[in-house]
Amino acid sequence: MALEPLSSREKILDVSEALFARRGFAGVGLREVADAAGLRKSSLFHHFRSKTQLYYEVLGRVLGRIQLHVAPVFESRRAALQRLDQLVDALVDALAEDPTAARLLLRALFEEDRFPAEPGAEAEECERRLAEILQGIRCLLREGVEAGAFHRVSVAHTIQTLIGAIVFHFASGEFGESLLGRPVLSAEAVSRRKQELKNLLHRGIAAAPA
Amino acid sequence: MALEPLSSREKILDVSEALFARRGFAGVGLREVADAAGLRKSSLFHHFRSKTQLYYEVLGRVLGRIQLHVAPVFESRRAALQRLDQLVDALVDALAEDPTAARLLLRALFEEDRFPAEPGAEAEECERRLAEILQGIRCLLREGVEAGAFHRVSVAHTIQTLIGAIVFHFASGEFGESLLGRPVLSAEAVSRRKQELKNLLHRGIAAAPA
DNA sequence: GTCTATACTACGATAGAC
DNA sequence: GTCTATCGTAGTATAGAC
Repeated sequence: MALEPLSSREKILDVSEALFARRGFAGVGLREVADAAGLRKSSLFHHFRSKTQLYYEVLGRVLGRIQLHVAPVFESRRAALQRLDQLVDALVDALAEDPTAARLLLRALFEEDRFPAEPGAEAEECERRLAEILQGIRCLLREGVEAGAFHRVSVAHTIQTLIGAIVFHFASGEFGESLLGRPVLSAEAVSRRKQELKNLLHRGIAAAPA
Repeated sequence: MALEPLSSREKILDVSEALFARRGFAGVGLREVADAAGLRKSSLFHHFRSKTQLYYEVLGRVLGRIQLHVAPVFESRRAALQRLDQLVDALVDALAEDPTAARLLLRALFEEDRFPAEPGAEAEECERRLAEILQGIRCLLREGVEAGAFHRVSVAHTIQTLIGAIVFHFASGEFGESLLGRPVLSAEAVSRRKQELKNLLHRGIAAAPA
């Protein structure tokens, strides 16, 4: 699939995603986006109302891909600890498959009053997708705690720890690479990350040793 | 101390720190810095060569404060697990005392090819300070593993997890607040964070229960 | 040490030809 | 759907009066 040439719209989204991930909303100029997409600046406005709308479409696309990965976990009927393992695998896979996703997501989670608030449907869509993902994680953890499968951890703090440990790691680029001695997105580093996280969680939050 | 009015230089550093933390390097204009400092734009250049140098001086100051907090931990002769607790307390205290530190630090850790590379002594000073902090953490973890006090975790991955779990949490602002139901920098949230982290680490990486 | 004034570039966005 | 041309603003940085 996708052998046919990309539409301009898709091309713009692709190059914007890479640029926004690297430099953030304010750090990217539409001139740069246009150059990378092989268009003129003004042509961008035929496809997107504004830079802000472009940003939210990019972010929404990334969140949608992450949803695709985690949705099966939230529908799973297995035991809490196994679902937590599935969640780690799904999140890591989602971020490892798309090199820009982690950075974009990290920015979305900790940056605020980002830019001229232009409400729009795209921003709300992002909020909705993010809220759905969080709600799934929250339920999973709460059920584990209430079933006695997990220690009585704070669900909110555990979510923060998971996000920090997963999203930051894969967003850390050169820094992470210099720590690990290999690119964070290399196959060995990705599978090692999963294992380290699952080990930590099994010992750290599972009430009974797995 | 510090009852006398701030020098212009200090005032600029203070307001820049707040602005860079919130919006990042590219998101802040010198006009905004000047207004907040009560000066004209061009006066900033009397104190700092360039925007880039200003940024690195701000970052260096933040890293220096963090070093002050963690230095005693690295000199401590106590057992590895106790030193890990000390480290968590020190990092959390450092980030909780300065509301802008976590965001500035998180940006420094995951953003790259930030802006026109202007080497300068200030950027090197930042690199040096960061490397010293990391080296201290690395030694602490390695000693714990080698002494058998910790499980055989990957030191590099554990550092990533610690950074993610601590720095991201305190950088998460409104997002974290909406999860926790209270500001991440509120006294209860800060002490709860320490406790949750130490619980996780005691169960998750300490080889023998404390 | 702060100011006014200015140079030059880039920004996001629009109008209208093709 | 892409282009050229342009608008108005703001960006970093410098020169030189006070």
